[in-house]
Amino acid sequence: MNDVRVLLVDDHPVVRAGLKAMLAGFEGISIAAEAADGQAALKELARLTVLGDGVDVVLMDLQMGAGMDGVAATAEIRKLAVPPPVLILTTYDTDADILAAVEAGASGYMLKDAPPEQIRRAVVAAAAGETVLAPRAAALLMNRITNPGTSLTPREVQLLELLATGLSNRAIARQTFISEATVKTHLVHIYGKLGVDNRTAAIAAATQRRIIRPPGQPG
Amino acid sequence: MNDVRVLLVDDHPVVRAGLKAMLAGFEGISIAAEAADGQAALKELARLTVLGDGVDVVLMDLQMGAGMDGVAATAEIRKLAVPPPVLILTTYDTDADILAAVEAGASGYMLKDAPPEQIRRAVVAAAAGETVLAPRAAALLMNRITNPGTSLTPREVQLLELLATGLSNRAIARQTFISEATVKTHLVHIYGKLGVDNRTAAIAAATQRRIIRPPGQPG
DNA sequence: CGGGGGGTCAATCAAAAGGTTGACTCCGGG
DNA sequence: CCCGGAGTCAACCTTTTGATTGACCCCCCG
Repeated sequence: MNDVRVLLVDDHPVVRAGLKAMLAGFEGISIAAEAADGQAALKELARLTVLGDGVDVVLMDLQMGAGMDGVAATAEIRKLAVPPPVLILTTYDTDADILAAVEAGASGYMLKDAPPEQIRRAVVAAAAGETVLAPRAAALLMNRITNPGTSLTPREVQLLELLATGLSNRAIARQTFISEATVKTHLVHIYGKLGVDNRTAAIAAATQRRIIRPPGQPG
Repeated sequence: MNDVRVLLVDDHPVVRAGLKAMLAGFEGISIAAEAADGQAALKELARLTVLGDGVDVVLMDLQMGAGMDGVAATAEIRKLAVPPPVLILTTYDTDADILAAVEAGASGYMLKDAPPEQIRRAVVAAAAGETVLAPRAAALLMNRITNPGTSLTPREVQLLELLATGLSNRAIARQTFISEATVKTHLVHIYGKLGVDNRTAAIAAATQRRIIRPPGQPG
């Protein structure tokens, strides 16, 4: 049986080195290539495809300072003729991140602070076409199926994130290319689901429930 | 000349492995020990001191999920009889992070996305007692000196905290036993000092600068 | 003792946010 | 094929928030 060939995508050299060292130490896994951002990842995939060296799984960070971020890169990869599975390996497990990743077509969501053996299993499973989710990610997705009425839709989470950055309704409207009226509608829905009646309380509630990251935390 | 002996402190196994692999690859640097959080770091320092094996520099992450965080750990290390230099190696270069680190007594501030050679130089320099700062960190500190910023009064911080919990002006007034008018006055002052013009932006700004804790986060 | 900063309050106006109702589209599942 | 949820938008009205101005008190510091 051949090794699982991994493409590492992370903007931090330190993290790439860590994953490389860690994964290369396992039987049955080898590093096909590395990339520091989304564009580079797509280039690497193209290059390896031409060479005939397939990639069995892409290990992708969500937060990347410059260039195309993890969500965009995942979406792009999914558009390829034969897209490899994308396993998200990131630092945060907020609803916002998880939903964005799943929407973009990721086939797994793991946290960087997971023990090495767990990461190894996730990589192998993802390469085999399985879906692997961190406990919190799994719980979130389950919950959305069992009670769809009470949980926020991706759109609502998106607006909530913008809300938390301190934008006015008008600013949110401009940024999302919808009308201010629609923003208000969404906010009313959000308030109802969170059980609050103003924007600051919504931010507090959403932060507490880890639906969004605390305001001002980088993404 | 002996190797520079490094204590790694980071809660992510992946990052520790990366730093270990990277630094161990350089001449003149060796890894004395690792720790996953502040408490563990202090224990390692104590243990190594007893053994007579000094630590020349502590390489510390600021963001650590559980246990004592990087700032607190740095402050604790500075209280030791012969504190080793603490070089902060972290992901973000926000004002709040940099200032907190410097105030805690860090002797350097580097970013994880720095190229390996730069990290190597920083480690060696810090071990030699020098101060090493990432460009943005240096710029920020310079700016602080030339431009002594208007800081919030304790009262203003208190109101900001209540604001962040989602209370309305009236509710804040009731809770602090002052009139709604006074609450408004304070908020106007706060907005001016933070450079914002509404409450959600104030929460975002204050959270980012670590003036207040993220909503719903215990002290 | 005089000035200034911090804290308190009021009145007023303008702007933003909140709540309600109703309506239209699109899409997926029974 | 119809229903319902998600998303979009508008009109309308109420409440809250933001901005400005001016005032009073207290206390510390020069």
